[in-house]
Amino acid sequence: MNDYARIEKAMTYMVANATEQPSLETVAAQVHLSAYHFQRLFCRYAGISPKRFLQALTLERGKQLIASAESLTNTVHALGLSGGSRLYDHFVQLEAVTPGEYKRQGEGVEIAYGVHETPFGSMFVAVTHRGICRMGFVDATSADELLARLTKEWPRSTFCHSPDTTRCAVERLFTKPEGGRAALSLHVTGTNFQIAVWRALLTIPEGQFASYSHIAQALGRPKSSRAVGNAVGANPIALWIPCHRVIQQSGALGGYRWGLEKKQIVQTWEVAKHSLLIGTHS
DNA sequence: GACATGGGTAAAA
DNA sequence: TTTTACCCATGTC
Repeated sequence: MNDYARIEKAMTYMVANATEQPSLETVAAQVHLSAYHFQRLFCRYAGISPKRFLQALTLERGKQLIASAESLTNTVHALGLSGGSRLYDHFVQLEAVTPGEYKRQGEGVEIAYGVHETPFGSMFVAVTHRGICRMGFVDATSADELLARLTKEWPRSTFCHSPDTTRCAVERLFTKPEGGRAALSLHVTGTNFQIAVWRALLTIPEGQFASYSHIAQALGRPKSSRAVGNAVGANPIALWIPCHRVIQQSGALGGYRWGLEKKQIVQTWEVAKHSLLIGTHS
């Protein structure tokens, strides 16, 4: 078992057993490490301590329900400003593929791809000269299959396996944003509606949640929550477009392409990171 | 557990 | 090219 696999397994275990609040030793034993070594390893890879992760998990349980009331109204307020608001989008720009590019089926576009390990599982990444164009977990569908789908979408593009090019798209998720860093751009194709939804997702602050219907309202189509669900589900760029921050109005988790367990892990990780700043307790 | 609902998609007309 | 039928990561009664 490599280190990334250990982290992922540990996170999964903690999510599954959150109610028992397993001790550090117990979790460490799951991945066959000493408590001491595991603690250090986890911090290094996840950027937070195992304890904080576990705390966020319980905190989040109660909080998700509260989220539907208070936090969500904040969020919808932020979304309401989304016309020009760049308040929360963390220097991430979303660029739509131009009609010309689309018509040429990506002719002349070079796409670099690679697979990288993350604490949440391995990730397939593809980038063009204009930005990240695809990012998705490798799970039941293999990396080869993911690549095959991409090439089918852009039959005229040239593809090259180049992990060195794609690596930073993943690394930047897990390193602190240092001042003066260039904006990150995402280069995607989608219908107008989908692009609008994805842009709205970028305005949800890290560690907070929005519901499908709040997004719909923010778009000025209060009755389109279900359509929003579809668009969210079509998100081509996992994590950077934070589709994992959308939950049902009831507080239930909603769905996730790569499994609800993964959605919860990512949410917990973000909440845990975020609570570094607020330092709340319940 | 039904049903209104709006957007995407593929297949038919 | 337009229509239609079917699928849904929702929300509400």
